Amino acid sequence: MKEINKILDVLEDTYPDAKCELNYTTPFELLIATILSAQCTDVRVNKVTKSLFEKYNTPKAFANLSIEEISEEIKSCGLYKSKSQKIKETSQILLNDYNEEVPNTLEELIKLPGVGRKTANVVLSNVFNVDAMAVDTHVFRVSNRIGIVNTKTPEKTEFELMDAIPKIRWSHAHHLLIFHGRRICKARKPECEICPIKNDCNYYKEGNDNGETT
DNA sequence: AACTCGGGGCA
DNA sequence: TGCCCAGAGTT
Repeated sequence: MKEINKILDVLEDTYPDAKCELNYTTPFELLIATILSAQCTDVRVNKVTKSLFEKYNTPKAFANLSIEEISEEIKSCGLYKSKSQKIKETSQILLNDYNEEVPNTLEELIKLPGVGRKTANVVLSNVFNVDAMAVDTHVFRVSNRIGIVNTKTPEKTEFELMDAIPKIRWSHAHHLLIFHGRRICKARKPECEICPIKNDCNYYKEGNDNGETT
């Protein structure tokens, strides 16, 4: 068993400002922003939502927009056809069945169109203080490279990380691993030589610092 | 497990 | 020009 907590300590020193970088003021805004963040950088999501949420920021407002209108607003986030339809459908469900409130359980969230396990856990951990671990591609890749988990699916990674990390650190660990995945432990051409945790990393020890992905 | 959605930033 | 981005849904 690797000393995950020591690794997290180093990452905390490396990324003192690690946090959710999506801009939002309500649970519903975070839900929409996270749906938009699929295959899209947070910078671009924030660029879209800044003006978008000034005009619409409730389920009722989005439910009353046409898919074409939503598409036009979110086009620069990419994948806009599927995202706009899912946003409209989710908004209608929240309006009709949830009194315009975002549900606070994984089971309910994951049923919403456009909301998968990762998005649901982001909402739970960031706005409802539910103990959850969101596993995206960065968390999955970095965790497996270091060797703190060795799993085939994000869901298994989620459970292994929650088992290995104290509950109090789950939320922050998620952001630390994302920051590390974006800055240094990149999918392509990771910068292992400047990595602060390379001596604790299986990927580096095995000499895989040559641009290959795991 | 493999495939599709997708505009825009960057090399 | 080609590659890639805080995933989800379908086959």
